[in-house]
Amino acid sequence: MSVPLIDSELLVLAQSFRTTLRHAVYLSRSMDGDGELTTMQMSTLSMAAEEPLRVSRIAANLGIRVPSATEQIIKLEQAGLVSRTPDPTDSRAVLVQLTETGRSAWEDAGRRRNERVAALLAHLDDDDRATLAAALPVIGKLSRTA
Amino acid sequence: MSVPLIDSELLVLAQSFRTTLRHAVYLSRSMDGDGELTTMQMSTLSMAAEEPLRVSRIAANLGIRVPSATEQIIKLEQAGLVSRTPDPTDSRAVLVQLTETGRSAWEDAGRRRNERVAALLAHLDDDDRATLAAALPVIGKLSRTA
DNA sequence: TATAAACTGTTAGGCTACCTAACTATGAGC
DNA sequence: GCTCATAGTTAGGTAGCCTAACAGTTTATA
Repeated sequence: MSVPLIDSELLVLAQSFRTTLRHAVYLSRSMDGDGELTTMQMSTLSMAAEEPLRVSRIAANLGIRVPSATEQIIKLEQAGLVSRTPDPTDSRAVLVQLTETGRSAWEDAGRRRNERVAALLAHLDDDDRATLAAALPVIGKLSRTA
Repeated sequence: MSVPLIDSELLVLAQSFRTTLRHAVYLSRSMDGDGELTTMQMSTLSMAAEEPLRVSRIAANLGIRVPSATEQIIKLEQAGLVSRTPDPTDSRAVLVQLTETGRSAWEDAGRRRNERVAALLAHLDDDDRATLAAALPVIGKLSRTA
């Protein structure tokens, strides 16, 4: 990095990236639609799918505050998709865990969403798909940086 | 299309793409932050920046309903960033247009956002940046399909 | 040309997801 | 044992979206 300020090529890329981010948000919203689980709910469930997780961890991962996460989690609990139990090692903390119902609802919804997205991707040619596939980890890297 | 069902490679890509979409939404939200113009407001302004635009066109472009667009536009008008005038060729319609204030506010905010995003992109190496740059139009294509 | 139908936008009312501030209960350090 | 920090919930508020109902304008039709 020999350049002291932000170089203009980077600014041009930033501009396009911003536009694309907007498209992505649009796409993401258009996936939600029906009476299904929302994207946020899906994310929450997928986190809790691997291992019991604290509310604060879930909030951090979703990029929201703890009270907002509590709210969402309570709804998922009322729907019977997750359980909340006190952490045995620290009874202030609460462990959120998928129920059986939650796991299958999550898997089903994931499958349906994948099919819808796949149908979209089917419109691309092979080159475009390869280009896209290559870029996904890069965007992941960026979101970890931010 | 000789394939009758959705092939499994496509499903795998769909899965990664969904994850990345979530990251993108996260990134997009993290850009908004302060007391600045929101992403949606920026989009609205950038549409109206080119030529006076009808409320219904703006709503369609943003992927929201007309009443929601009206709401946003009225706020922008109250902030002095856009003007609303009846369309001379059809007095049911309303043309939304940037004011001088609106244009400079939009340009300033755009610059600041570009700088922030550029700072993020500066963390990537050249290969990653090239990969990302190549993929942006593909995502644009997808959002037009959806 | 009068009348019905279609269209553009606003208003009204409601829902959801987020926020901050204040609180409860537990844990950790001196 | 008392204080301070930490994990989560509760309470109250805001912003952005929605549908339904409405007013005004244009277009089609009899």
